[in-house]
Amino acid sequence: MSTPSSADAPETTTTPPSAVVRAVVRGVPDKVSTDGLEDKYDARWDAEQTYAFDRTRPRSEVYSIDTPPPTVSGSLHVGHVFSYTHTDVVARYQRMRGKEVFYPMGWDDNGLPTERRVQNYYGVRCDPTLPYTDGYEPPHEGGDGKSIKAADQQPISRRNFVELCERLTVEDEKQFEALWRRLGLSVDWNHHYQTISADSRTVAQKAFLRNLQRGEAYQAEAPGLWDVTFQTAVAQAELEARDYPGHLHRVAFHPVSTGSTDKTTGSTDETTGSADKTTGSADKTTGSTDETTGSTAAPIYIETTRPELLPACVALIAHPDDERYQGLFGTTVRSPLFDVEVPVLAHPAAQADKGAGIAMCCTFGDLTDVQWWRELDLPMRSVVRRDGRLNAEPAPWITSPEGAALFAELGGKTTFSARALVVDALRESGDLDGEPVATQRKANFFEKGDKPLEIVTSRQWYIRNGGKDLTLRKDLLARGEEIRFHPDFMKVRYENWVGGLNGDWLVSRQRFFGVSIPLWYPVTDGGDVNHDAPIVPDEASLPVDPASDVPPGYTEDQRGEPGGFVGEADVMDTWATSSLTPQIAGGWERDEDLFSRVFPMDLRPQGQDIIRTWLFSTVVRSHLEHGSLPWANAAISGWILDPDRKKMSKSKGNVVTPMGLLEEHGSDAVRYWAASARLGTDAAFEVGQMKIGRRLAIKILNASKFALAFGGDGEIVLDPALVTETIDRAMLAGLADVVDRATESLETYDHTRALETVETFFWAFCDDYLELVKDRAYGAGAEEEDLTQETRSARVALALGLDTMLRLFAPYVPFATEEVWSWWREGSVHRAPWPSAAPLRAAAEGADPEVLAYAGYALAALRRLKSEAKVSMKTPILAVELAVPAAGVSGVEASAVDVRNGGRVTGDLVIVETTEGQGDAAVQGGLVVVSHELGEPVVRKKG
RNA sequence: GGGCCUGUAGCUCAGUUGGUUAGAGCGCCACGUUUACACCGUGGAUGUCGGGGGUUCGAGUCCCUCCGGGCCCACCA
Repeated sequence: MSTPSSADAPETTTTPPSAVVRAVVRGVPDKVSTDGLEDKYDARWDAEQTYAFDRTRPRSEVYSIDTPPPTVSGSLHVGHVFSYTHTDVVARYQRMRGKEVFYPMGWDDNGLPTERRVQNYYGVRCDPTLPYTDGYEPPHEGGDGKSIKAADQQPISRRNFVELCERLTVEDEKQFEALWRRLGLSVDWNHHYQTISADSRTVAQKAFLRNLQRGEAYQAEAPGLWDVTFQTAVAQAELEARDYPGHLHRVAFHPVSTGSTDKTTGSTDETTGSADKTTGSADKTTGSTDETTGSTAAPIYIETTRPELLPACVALIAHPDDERYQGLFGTTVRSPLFDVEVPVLAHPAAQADKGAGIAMCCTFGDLTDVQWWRELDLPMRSVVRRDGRLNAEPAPWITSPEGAALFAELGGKTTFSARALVVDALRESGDLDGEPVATQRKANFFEKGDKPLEIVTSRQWYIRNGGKDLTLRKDLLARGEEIRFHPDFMKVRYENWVGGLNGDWLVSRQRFFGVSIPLWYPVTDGGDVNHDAPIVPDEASLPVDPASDVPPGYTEDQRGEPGGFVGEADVMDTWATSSLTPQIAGGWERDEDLFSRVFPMDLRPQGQDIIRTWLFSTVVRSHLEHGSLPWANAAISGWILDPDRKKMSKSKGNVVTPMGLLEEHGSDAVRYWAASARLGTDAAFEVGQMKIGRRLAIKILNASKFALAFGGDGEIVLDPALVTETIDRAMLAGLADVVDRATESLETYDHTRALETVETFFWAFCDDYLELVKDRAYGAGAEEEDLTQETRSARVALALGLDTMLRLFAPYVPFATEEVWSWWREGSVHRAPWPSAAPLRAAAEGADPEVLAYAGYALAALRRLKSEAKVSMKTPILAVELAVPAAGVSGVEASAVDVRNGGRVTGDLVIVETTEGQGDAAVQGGLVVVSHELGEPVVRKKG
C-alpha cells in the first residue's frame, strides 16, 4: 500500500520552491470522498514514518513540543480534541517550514485519578499493610465509572494495587492512541512516555535528589491542609474554594474575674435576654458583676461555623484597633462546656466586620488560625484526626470533669456528628445564643475531593518555589517575563499566581500509586526514626522503591529494627513528575544527545487552568536544575463551552464521545472546528462549524479533481513562466499575498487568521477563478502538443494555485490535502515545504490581484441578472453593457474572454467607465449593468 | 474585595495604528440539476456594534461610567 520510492528517501519530498516541478497526474478518482481517509493515511504515515523525528538534526533546526500528557483516567473529551488540534496545526506548520519537529506523546497515568479508576474498575482498594498475592485476580473487571462503595471493595496489597493500575492504564492508553491517530495528530509515536514508567520515575527521583542536594528540597513538620477522604496532604495549587453550607453559632465565652472568685449563677444578658441559666452548668459560669459598671463580667460572644472545634480553642482574637475589645486584651476567658482558660489577644488579621468581630482561634479551623498560632506563639491543641474524626484520647488541657467527659463522648465521631453533639450541649448549658443561622460560606477543598479540608500537623517534603524566598520569587517572575505567552494576557495569570504564593511547594503525598520519595531514614539504637538524616540512594540505582529496596550499607532484615532503617512511605505529588515532562520526553540524563537537540523546548501547549500547576512547576524545576526556561513559548487553549455558554462538563462531554464525533463528521471537519477558535479563547461546541469543515474538505477534493483533470492523466509542468494570461497572473499575485499573510499569522501563533485568509481565497478561487477560466482550460480537448498558450496558462496556473493551497491547508485538513497530493505528487504533503510567495510573485510580475477581483465582480453582475430573471445560469446573454469604475476597467477588459465564457455572453460585452454607481443595480466593486438582453432560457430537462 | 477575558446580524465569529455606506459563514428567502461538487451552485434580506457620557473633523475601535456573561485569586470567625 505504500509507495516504496519515497519510503527509502532520506527526506520524503523536498521540492525547492524555485525549481520547476513536473508532476504526473494519475489516479484522480471519478468520485471523491472523505470517507476512509483517516485509516488510509494513518496507516501510510505510520508505514512511511512521515512524522519520525530525525535526531541527527542540530538544535537550531529542531522545533520541540512539550506535549501535555493526558490523564489516563478513563476517557478523553471534546476539549482534548480541541486543544490538541491547535498544537498539531503548529507542529505541521513548523515541519513544513523546514524544522525537524520533536512531537512526543505522554500518558499521565500516575496518581489519584488512576487509583480511583482502578478502585471502581476492579472493585478493589489498597491496604498497604496487606502482603502481596501472587497471581491475584480482581473481583470485577470493567466496572465503568460507577463508584463502588468502599465497603464492597476488596482490600489488596500496595504491590497488587499498583499492578492493577499498570494493567488498566495500558488498556486506556491504547484507546487514547487510537483517538489521536484518527484525529491525525502528527505525533512521533516512537517517542511516547508514561509518567509512571521506570524512566519517568528515575527522572523524578533524580531531580528530587538534586533539589535535596542543593537545599531546594526540605522537610518540615507543620500544620497543613489535609484531605480526610484521601488521607493525604494537599498543596496550595490543588485547592479549590467552593461554596459550602453551614451554620453560624453564637457562642458565649466567660470572662475570668481577676480578683474575686465569687461565683454567682444566673448571669443575665440584657441584650438578648435569652440566656437561660437554669441548668446545672452554673458552676462553669463566672459570676457577672455589677452590670452598671460595664465590667468584663458579661459573656463574650463569638460566632463560629465549627463549634466542634471548641475543645481546640487556644485564644480569642480581635483586631487591635477594635474599640469593643480594648478592655479585654490581655485578660483571659473560659470556654463554654470545656472550661478551658484562654487569652484574649489582638492581631491585625482579625476582621472587625466579620462575625462578632472577635474570633475563636482553634488548632486548627483555618489558615488564619495557623497564622495566629504561629505569630502569637499559641499552644497546640489538636482534636481532629487524619481520618476526619475527633481524637479519642483524653486532652490534657481539659481539666474539668464535665469537659473531659464531653470530650470523651466526642472521641471517634466525625466532625459532623461531633458538631451536633456540641451544639446540643451548648444549647443545654445556655451558652448558645439564639439558634444557629444557616449561612453559605466558602471552604477549601482538594480539587478532586468532596469534603472540606482539615488542617493537621504532619511531616512533609517541600520544594522551594518562591513561596517563602523572595529572591527566588523575583527570579521566577523574571522567568515568566521571558516566556512568550500566546495569547500574551495569559502571562498575567502566571504573575498573579507567583505573586500570591504563601508557602513552598508541598510535594509529598500519603498515597500509593505514585513515584516514591527516594529516601530512607536511619533508626536509632533506641528505635526512633531519625528523619533529620535521610539516607540517599546512588543516582545509578534509580528508580528505587524505599518500601522494598534496601539502602546502601544495610540489609533487608534491618528494616524497622533499632540501628537499622525505614523507607520513606510517601510518594510525590503528580506535579512533581509532570513538572519534568521536557526532561522525561527529551531524555535528560538518559540520552544526552537527544536532550541537547530538543531542550530547552520551543513550545508548551496547555490549558489555562493549569498555569498555576503544570506551567509554573515546570518553570520551577527547569530554573532550579538547568538555570533556564523549559521552553520559549506557551500556547494556552481555551475551554469548550456547551450551548448554554457554560464550561462543558465532563458528564456532558462524555455524551458526545470524541471518537463518535470523528466518525460522524470526519477528522478534517472536527479539526476545522477546533482550528477556527483562537488560542486562549473559549469556543462553543458547534456541530455547524464541523459541517462547514466537512464541506471544505469535500470541496478541496472536488475542486482539485476538477483543476487537475483538464488534461486528463498526464504531466503538468509547474513552470510559472508558462502562466501568461493577465487574469491567471493576477490570481497568482493574489495567492502570493495570501501566502505572506498566512505565514505571518502562523509565525505569531495565530492559526485562526491564517486559516481564514486561506479559506477565503480558496472559495473565491473555486467560485470565481475556476468558473472564469474553465472553458479556456478545457482548450477544446486538444492534445498536449497543440495546446494554445492561453489554455496552457490556465492549466498551469490552476495547478500552481492548487499546489500552493494544498500546502497552506495541510496543517488544518491533513487528510483531504494528503489525498489530493497522492493523485499527482510524490511523498507526503506534510513533508513538502511550506509555500513561498516569491516564485508566485515572480511569475505574476507585478500583475494586480484586483484584475481577478473585478473579473469576479463582473461575473457576479451577470449571474445576478439571471438570478433576478429566475433563469438558469446556462441562459445565454445576447448583449450586455457594464459600467465599471475606473479602477476596474482595465481588469475587466483584460479578462473579457473569461468573463464572457463564465457568464455565457454570446453577443456584445460593452464595458464603459463610470464614476458613480448608477441606478439601483450596483453590485460589488461598483459595477453596474447598464443594459442587457437575455437569450432563450435553457429548457429544463426532465428528471 | 483584587485581577483577567468577553458583549458586533437569529446563531458562531472577523473587524489591523480611529477613516467613506460595519463584514463572513451558518440559518432564512428566492431561483437554478451548469461535462468538479445536491455533502451542490447563484442571488437576496438581515444590525440601537450591551446602555449612557466624553475626546475627535470623524468612534465598533480611545477614555470614563453603568449593566450582562465567563474565569482566576483572596474570602471558613
